[in-house]
Amino acid sequence: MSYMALNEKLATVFAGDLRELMLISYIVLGNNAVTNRFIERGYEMPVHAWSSLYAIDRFPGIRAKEIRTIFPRPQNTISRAIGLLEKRGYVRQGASESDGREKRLFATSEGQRILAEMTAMSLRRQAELFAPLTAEERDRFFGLALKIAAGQNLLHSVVLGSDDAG
Amino acid sequence: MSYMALNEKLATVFAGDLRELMLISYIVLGNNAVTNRFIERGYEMPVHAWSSLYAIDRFPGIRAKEIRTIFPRPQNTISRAIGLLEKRGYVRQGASESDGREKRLFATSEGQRILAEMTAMSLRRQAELFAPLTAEERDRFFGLALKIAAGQNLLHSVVLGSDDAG
DNA sequence: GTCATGTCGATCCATCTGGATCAATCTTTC
DNA sequence: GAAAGATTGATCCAGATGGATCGACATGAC
Repeated sequence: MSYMALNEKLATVFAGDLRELMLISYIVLGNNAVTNRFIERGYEMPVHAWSSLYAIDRFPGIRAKEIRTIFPRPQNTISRAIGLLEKRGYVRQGASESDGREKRLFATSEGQRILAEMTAMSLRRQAELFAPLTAEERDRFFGLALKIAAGQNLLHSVVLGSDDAG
Repeated sequence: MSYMALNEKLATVFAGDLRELMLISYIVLGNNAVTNRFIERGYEMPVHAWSSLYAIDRFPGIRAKEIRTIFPRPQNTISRAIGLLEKRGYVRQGASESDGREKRLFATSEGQRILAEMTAMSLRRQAELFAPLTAEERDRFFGLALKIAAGQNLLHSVVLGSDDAG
């Protein structure tokens, strides 16, 4: 095993009962600390603003509530992110024809430009993060993670008694 | 592939260039939303307080700064979490004999009691989260994730130009 | 049409977060 | 032992977060 690159206490935690939760938390907390700082400093926006821009660019005309199905964040977080993107001129909204409550969202060309920059950087970060794995291992890891994501209890725990908010 | 349980937009994102980053973000954001709400509501403490308690119980006499190597969070976050745990009587500190600046931390019996409760719940949550995988797949997933965690660039990105803060 | 109920997205507010700074302590150098 | 520099952990403060609420609009029952 590749414990040697990790410090002693960390290796102990990753050998305990909660090793899986601890390990994925470690990876994501560590990665977020690095990535969020980069985005917040370089682009002066919260990470969720860039996530929302990504979704809007990828799915032109997407509604705010649909973004939540891609990035499981509270409703007000998405609302504020969109407000910021509009204020900066990265996103414009067209009113929905069928429902006056909905906002249909589109990236502006400036929004697309800045998103392309950030996406390019994210790709390099992704490559860096997964560099310890071979291409085959990456595929395998992705497939297994996909199974977890597709599980019914990721967003709605039975054992923790969660019900949806927002 | 098990895309069918995911909605159409999500499946599209998980087929794009940034699929790996998007997928692990999705899993962890989704899981955190559920778990954090449970801990914050049930125990009225931020998640990092329970993480710190876990570390202190597991490594009696640990110093505050060492907790950061297990849970990669900013220094002040850990400091506040420990303050809360002390105020609640879950943790006591003995002064270090060798260095007057250090706090050596120990869980009280009440701290151990409440931690045992939370750990039991976390174990059930872990089982729920990984239920879509077979035992063998879980092991394989864990091994691959461990390789990622042991990579040199998880906490210190070259491409994002990160340097350590805190 | 009216009223009750449901949904979409904005806003309020208490709390959390993290970068920066601070005081206290330790180490090194002379 | 005095001064400079490093390290530990607490605190400050501006900004982010998320649960709750609100207003606007939509739907359904009568």
